[in-house]
Amino acid sequence: MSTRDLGPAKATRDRLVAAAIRLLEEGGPEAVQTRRVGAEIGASTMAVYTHFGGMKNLVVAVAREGFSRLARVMENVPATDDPVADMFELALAYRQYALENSQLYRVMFGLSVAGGHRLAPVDVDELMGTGRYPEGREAFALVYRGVERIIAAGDGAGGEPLTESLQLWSGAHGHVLLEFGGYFGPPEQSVHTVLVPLAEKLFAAMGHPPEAVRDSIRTVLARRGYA
Amino acid sequence: MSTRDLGPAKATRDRLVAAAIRLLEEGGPEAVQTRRVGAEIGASTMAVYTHFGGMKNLVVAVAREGFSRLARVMENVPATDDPVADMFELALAYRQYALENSQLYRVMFGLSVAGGHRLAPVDVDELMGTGRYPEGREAFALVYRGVERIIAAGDGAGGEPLTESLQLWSGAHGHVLLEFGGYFGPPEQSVHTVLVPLAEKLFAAMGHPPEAVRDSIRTVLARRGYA
DNA sequence: TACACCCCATAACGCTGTTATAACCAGGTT
DNA sequence: AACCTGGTTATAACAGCGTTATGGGGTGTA
Repeated sequence: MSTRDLGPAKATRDRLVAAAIRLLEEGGPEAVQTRRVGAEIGASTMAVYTHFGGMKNLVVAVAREGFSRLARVMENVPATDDPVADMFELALAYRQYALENSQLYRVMFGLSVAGGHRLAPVDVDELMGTGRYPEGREAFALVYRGVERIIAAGDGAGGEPLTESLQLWSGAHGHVLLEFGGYFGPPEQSVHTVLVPLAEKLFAAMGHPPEAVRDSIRTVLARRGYA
Repeated sequence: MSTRDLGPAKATRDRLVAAAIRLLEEGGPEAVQTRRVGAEIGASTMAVYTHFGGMKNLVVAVAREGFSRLARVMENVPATDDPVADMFELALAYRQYALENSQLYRVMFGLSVAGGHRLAPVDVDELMGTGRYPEGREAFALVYRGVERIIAAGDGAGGEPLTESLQLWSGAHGHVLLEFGGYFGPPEQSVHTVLVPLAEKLFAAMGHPPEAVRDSIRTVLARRGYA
């Protein structure tokens, strides 16, 4: 194949991924179908097979794009001289991304079957572990670096960045999943009842006085318009 | 209908639910099919429709049974004079149930499509909110009561039981989902890196000295054989 | 002009949930 | 005993799904 083929072929793949994500968010995972994804770019089912070899790899590509977009959103959170406030901004951005792209978020974490397929642990390893797709690691690295900054600015009793990051991730992940699953009842409320107090505990354990942490979080909440 | 009909009819429904759960755990959500569930009890697809009106309600019944079993597992955790240790036992039991019934757990929380259907928010409200199915509320009540006991035994600065319970639930939920999704890498490890430190922070915030909390948790870990 | 190769539309296969139809079978009525 | 009645069920069909075999249509190369 000539080098020019990489261009148009990649463009078609990107259009397929974009179409799949569009269908996913608008019609749920059951709307992601070979016929509809193909029709969305003016083609037939074969487009999915020639470019991805089947729905399975398209779903993986969708997850990669989802993590890539998440990383881009998190990168846009600026670093100030208050790393605690920065990290809570990051948590709010994470939650907002998850809520505004809840179907995509589910696919990213292997919790949704789209087109008859879901992200398998082996695909997760490609994204988060030792694999060749960097998107998931990039997103997590932003959390990790934020935690590093908090610990570095703390009193020295802040613990290990990796385990603290994983705890934060677990809490946020559980929170958003229960929230948009309807397990908390009406939404928005749960930011104050769950995310804020959880973040306070975690940030304080990274070596900062509880009152200072509370102030930093309160500032962010006010800035972002959370009553 | 005569009153005797409630017996055999209910028995058939229970057998269908049991068959669906068996297929679910053994073959994943895609193995829960009208033809297979019917064949499992020696009947045809119509059994699902006469007794549940379709796959949708069977999935709801599966989720109810899942929460009912979870509540039974959690009830078997005895109450001692150390409510902090009791609650960590509860957390370990919750995690163990989730891992040993990971497919069922996903269905319970609306994260898995079985037989073309998944638990919708309206079904969640029936289980966890204002609805007529008590199974989900029963399971959560066991967490809530455990938190109440911890706060009552604490120094009085323990916070509000409901919000503390929701934080605990979020952390545990996120932890088990990331764990059996493969996002933590090798399992077992994450009990020490995530669940234990998260529980320490949460229990301490319920009004207990960090050292006492750590001791209680260490005792439980030793008792349960976590290296 | 001729060849080679990728891309894709068409049509089919096997599978799914669902449903219309008709048979069956127990209990109550005549 | 004969007959109806309502719930349960097997059978067969339908529309839809992911997938695949086939063959036609472009484009670049010789």
